[in-house]
Amino acid sequence: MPELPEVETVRRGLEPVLAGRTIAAAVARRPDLRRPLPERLAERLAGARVIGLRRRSKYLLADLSTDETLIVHLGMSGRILISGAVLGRHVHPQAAPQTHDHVVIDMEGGVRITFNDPRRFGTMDLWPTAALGRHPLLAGIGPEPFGNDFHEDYLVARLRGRRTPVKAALLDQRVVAGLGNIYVAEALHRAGIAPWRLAGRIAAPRVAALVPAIRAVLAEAIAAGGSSLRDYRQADGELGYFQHAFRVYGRAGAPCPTAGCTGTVRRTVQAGRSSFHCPVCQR
DNA sequence: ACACGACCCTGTTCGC
DNA sequence: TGCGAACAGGGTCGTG
Repeated sequence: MPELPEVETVRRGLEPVLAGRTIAAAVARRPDLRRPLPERLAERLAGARVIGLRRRSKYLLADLSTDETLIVHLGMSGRILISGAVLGRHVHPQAAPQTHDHVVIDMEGGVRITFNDPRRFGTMDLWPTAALGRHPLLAGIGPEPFGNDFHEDYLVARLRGRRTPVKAALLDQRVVAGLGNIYVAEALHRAGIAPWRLAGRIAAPRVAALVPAIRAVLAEAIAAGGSSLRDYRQADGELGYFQHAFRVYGRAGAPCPTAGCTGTVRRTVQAGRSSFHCPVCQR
């Protein structure tokens, strides 16, 4: 599920209950997710203080006082739940482990952080903070969409000559960090570009238009608390609302929301995954 | 170098 | 109601 806005929403929910706090104990309830969990995960976490919580692309990064960083990727179905805490008006009792609760972290003071991931496409690792940029999962990732390195000239140059569909190019995390199937569809619609168009054959001004489109859709989604598809929720149990603002994703058959456009949203399949676009205003 | 399909895994939804 | 197929927000790997 989680693309950049959902991961950022999780980060914002977790930061106040983690930053500056110490891990009392941790339990890995199985040895692996998509890949093996870090060696001796529980021992390496216990007693560590969480210095801060960052996000890089779709990865959550918890910097620890042990000079290691806990790297977490939520995959398709990963969730992080907070219990044993007073959050706003809600009191969450410390949750008993459920099916697919793979890692449970208890903080000093009683807050419990649970990583739950039915499909186990998620990933977790521990890595020296000072060498984080050389972690295999992080080393090749492209610029953050809100960072200074992501701009019109960069994207035009990066897509020049590429014969892959622009949708695939934007899903490529080496090109730009954090986009997934939903937000690529939404950004392409806002920029008026059809997803099957070859990236290297789109006129430069149109490619450039993708930059503000990507930033706008991600910023709006973050402001809405992400998208709550299926049963996905924020870390504090609240729902995100951005799915109600999708213009094309999941809206096959609906009238195109572009002002003045008479088109109908279509679902197609690209590289085995659903694409949504308006054949009238996306070219 | 690049593009594509298969694969990883479980749960939910849909059509018959 | 039951059952299999299709589908789901992720990324990696091998192949051509």
